[in-house]
Amino acid sequence: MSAKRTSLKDIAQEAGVSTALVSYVLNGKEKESRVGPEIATKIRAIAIALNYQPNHVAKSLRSGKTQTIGLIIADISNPFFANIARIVEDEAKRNGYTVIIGSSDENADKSRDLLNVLINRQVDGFIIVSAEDSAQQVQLLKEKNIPFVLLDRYFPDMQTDFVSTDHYRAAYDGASHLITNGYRRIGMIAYKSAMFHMQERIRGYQDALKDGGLPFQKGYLKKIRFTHIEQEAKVAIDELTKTDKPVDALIFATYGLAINGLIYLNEQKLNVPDDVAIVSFGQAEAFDLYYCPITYLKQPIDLLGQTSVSLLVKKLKESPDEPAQILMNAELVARNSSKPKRIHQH
Amino acid sequence: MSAKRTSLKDIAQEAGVSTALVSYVLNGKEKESRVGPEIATKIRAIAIALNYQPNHVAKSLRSGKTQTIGLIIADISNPFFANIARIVEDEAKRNGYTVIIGSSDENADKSRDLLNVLINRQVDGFIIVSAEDSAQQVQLLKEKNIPFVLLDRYFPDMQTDFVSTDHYRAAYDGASHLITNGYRRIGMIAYKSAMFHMQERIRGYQDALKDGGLPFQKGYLKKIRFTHIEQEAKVAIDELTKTDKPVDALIFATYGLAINGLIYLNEQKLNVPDDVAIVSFGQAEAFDLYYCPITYLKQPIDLLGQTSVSLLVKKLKESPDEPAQILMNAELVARNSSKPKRIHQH
DNA sequence: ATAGTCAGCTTAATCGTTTAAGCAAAGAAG
DNA sequence: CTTCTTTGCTTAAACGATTAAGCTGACTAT
Repeated sequence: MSAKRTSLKDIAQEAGVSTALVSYVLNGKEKESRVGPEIATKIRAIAIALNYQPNHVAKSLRSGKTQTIGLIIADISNPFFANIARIVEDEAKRNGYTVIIGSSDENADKSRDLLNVLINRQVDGFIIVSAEDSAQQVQLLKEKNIPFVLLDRYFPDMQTDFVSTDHYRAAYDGASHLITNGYRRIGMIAYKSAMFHMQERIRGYQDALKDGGLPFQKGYLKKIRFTHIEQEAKVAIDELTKTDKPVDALIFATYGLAINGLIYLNEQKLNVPDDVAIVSFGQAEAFDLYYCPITYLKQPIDLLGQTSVSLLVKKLKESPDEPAQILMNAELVARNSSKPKRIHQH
Repeated sequence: MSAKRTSLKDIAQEAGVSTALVSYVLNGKEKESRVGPEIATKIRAIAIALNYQPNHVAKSLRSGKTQTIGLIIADISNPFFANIARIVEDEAKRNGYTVIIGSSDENADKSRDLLNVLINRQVDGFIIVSAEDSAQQVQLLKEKNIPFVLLDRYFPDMQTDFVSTDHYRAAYDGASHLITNGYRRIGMIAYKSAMFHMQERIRGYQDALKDGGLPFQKGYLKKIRFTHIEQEAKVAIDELTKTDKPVDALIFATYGLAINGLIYLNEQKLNVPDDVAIVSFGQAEAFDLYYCPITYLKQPIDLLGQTSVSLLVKKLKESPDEPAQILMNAELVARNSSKPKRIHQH
């Protein structure tokens, strides 16, 4: 049996004083509370001798604050989110907070469950990468006055704090880059989703084409279901490549789409970039390791994570009334997968 | 301002009874506590009407149980751990537990900090992928009678619960596979580490060579520092390949080593598997996406994660005295990176 | 001498639950 | 008509911390 943890009471007993005094001393409130210097020293010594560690649960009950942040993401096993999670974890720790991570699988029901569980656990606030159809949940948080910051995705018609990449501009940059490098039949594979960030990526792609003098071809934009990536990605790529006017470049709107797509391109012996140039969202070792390193839109993950935490922490401390809305730019990292097109036969 | 959460007291007041009764009813203890059926029904109705959500913090304080598991891993942004984390998260949730994840960066000090923070947060138990030099910390947990299960790595001379891959056998299988496929100069790049799992991987490699009739060459085993992977991996590969007796196959003892190594092999225009065949530990999309899909030792991640959780949960409930020690086998997934050697000139 | 001030403590309420113990009324048993 | 049992509830302590309010004795000022 492990000896019971030492509590304020134990220290108080040992020092022959009340717990109140001990609490004052150990919280550095000796001045305001007029604690005698000798007894203060004695209390501190005993606390160290007994290896006192404050009971966080008791503190939380009393204060109503758990010093805990809930982080809701789509899936921790996706490298983008795993990286975000790591940054958030570190930054939160620096601020004295602990993080509880939950994966929503882009699913509104799971997301709701997670929020409820974490609300019952009395997390002080949330950082949320919102899932499809979760606008109402976010609205509810707002109404309940539960502090939160949206990360990476936001709802344009809702007044909330958020930290996000400028998805429109990222996609626009990606497509423009392909145009600059000589590609003319540029396709995009995206998710079938009403979420704003996905819409923005699509809009960016379309606008870049337009501004580049390329007519937008409906058939070059494929929207596939998140729940059926593997099958539908293949179909989409077949439809984009096995026609008389095949695409010469392809933008993957997410990391997951890219992985599935690239594997299928390999299977089909389609060469990157000679048959199809590639630009992708997301980022992971897989892109470096591909035989032809993949050009990608590098989101400022560190900054996104850090900013979201510091914003939330600030909100928890000061509860400012003006929501902070921060957009950051993705950086296009040009690699061989989108190098200037050369004319070739094969 | 959000209306205050409803507490037992609120329900009690509304129903005109004491909080004790409400507690009994809402915890399904009406029978044992002889609560009248009408009042029970009434209490339940009011609880629903007021949307009562129990305060988890208060419960925890009273019961001494937080229904929380601490998961200590090396780094959540490493896909192996991210996958583990996801499994653990899901499995824990099924058992009514919440998970707090902490990244130790394979660093004993950080690991100690994390443990302390989480102990103060009163987690009920730990699942730990132990870091270098953390044996003493684990010993301390044992002495303090804090329940934990070691995951993926364990200490052979310490009696603890653990769930791990049989690293020896995995490495043995990997090396044997290369021998079977005709490779004769098989190198290994491992971490310079005293950790048992790494020693076992090295031992498995050596024994397989011996049993395959190949003399173990000291120069073919490279140990590099975790803190300097990038530089030292390059040096190691140079030393293994740029000699008169270059290796014809290479085993990477971890995912991180493989990523760095493969990128460098690319840079050096060394072809897989014609110049060097590859077998690696770890697992991730990157291996599928490589121009020559990488043969890897697939650890039973799902089973590892699930078993560690159920073991811990069992321990928390029943505290059995016999530690459970479970070894699982990795599966060799053979791909082109280690296909039967063909004699060639280039 | 007497009130007032202040240093240095203690008391006790509080956060929201759980639960052992107790109490009162009604019914059963003798 | 007692006594015992059972039913249906309440009381209050406890978990470990925080903190407003109060108390005591010493010192100061008048």
